[in-house]
Amino acid sequence: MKPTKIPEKTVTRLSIYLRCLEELEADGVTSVSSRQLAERFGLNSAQVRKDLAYFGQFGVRGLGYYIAELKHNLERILGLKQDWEVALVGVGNLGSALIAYKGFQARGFKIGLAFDADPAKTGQVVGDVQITDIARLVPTVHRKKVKIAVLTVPAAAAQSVADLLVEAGVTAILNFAPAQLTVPEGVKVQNVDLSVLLKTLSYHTVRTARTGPQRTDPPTPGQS
Amino acid sequence: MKPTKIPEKTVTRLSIYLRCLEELEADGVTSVSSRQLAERFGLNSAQVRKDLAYFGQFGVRGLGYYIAELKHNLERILGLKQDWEVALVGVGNLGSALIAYKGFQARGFKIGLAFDADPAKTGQVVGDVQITDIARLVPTVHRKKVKIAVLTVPAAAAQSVADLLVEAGVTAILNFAPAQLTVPEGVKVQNVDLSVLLKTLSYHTVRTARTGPQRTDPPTPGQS
DNA sequence: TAGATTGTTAATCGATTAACAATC
DNA sequence: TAGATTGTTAATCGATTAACAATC
Repeated sequence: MKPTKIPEKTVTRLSIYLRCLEELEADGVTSVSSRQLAERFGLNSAQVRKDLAYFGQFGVRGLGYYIAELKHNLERILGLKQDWEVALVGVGNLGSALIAYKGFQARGFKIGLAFDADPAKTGQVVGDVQITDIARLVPTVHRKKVKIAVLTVPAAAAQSVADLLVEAGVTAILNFAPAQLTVPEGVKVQNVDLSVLLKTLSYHTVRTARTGPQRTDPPTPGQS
Repeated sequence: MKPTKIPEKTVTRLSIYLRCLEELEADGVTSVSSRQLAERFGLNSAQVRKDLAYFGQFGVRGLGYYIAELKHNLERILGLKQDWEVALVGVGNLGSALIAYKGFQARGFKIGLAFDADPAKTGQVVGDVQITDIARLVPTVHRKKVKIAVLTVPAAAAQSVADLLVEAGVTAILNFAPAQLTVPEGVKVQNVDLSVLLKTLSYHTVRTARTGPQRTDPPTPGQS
């Protein structure tokens, strides 16, 4: 009876709370209050409680949240109780690095399929994954029932590859190509445009340079 | 007389408008309306106009925006009229890939410095950048007046490296480490936590699997 | 001039925060 | 019980969208 629309940002924060819980658990702590949790990232404690309350009552009044229990629940909510096989398309610099990237495997995501359009690459092994020709994408992804894909192809190819992925049954795409993908309803695209992120930083840098830089640390650093 | 607080999201969209303008210009188009621009990403045309109006009056009533002119202005606003030298710290899989990544150089960002704590790596050349020992970070970054850094170190090292970068005068950090960085006011951190992004997708996937998948494309795909 | 589209103000929507009764 | 902290409602804030006079 609680199918309220859950904000995207809430889901993102859930992952961050989870990371925090893992750290606390490693420190041997067993419970934590919304206030403690919030302080870790400069958030508001009401927001933490509200985010969690979307999904159930996980806390104990007067005490806070039991870490092991909340961690379990967040993992359940985020779908991390299972391992996910992920397909990656576009084995260039970035694609290869992501295949090898530890940050993924550790968290239950395994890049088990890799595709590329370059015939020179197909058959090669990167990490422990063999590169398959993109012509085989639809049947292969479909057969393995892969639902999550990482897209690291050039912008010009992104839409057509996305179409293939959707056709193959993929419902979630992590898109590194600087392109606006059009996908059917029900398919979720997360864009990670590194160039856009850098431009935001460049904006900030010219802005602060103009406004005057921060005056927060000691007069002069290093040698010079 | 317009120092209204500009939303973060507006700045991000500016980059996206710019990308769109580049595409349109390549197609030989010379002007575009806010409505056309908005339709490209499913945005509202009022939002496009408002985003642009934060920075000046770039449009022509009854006509729209001249592409060359708007492009010029967006580049100016985003600080893209200059080249940026970027320092990267942590030359692992991801770091190496980013050094080689074409998406950066193309847009006026050049990773000109790379640092790593592993003595076995220092001196090695990746792409066309020589890896420097992290012990030399502060004087080197300071001397070269580098303002933007990419952080691809393990989470455990992220905060201490961020401190070094700030000490060296960096004002903007693109952070790939799954860690919440504390930096002085005036320093901008953009977090790109790939694991968090995947978890969001995993959430979406279990959710849609439960609710029932989309019914948007033809009954059965591929061969199977 | 008539048609189109901007720049901007006002209305709406959604997300964050404050406040507090419920309760461990 | 007294103290603390949740879950939740109401108030605030900010961002998106609608509407329209200005004007090319």
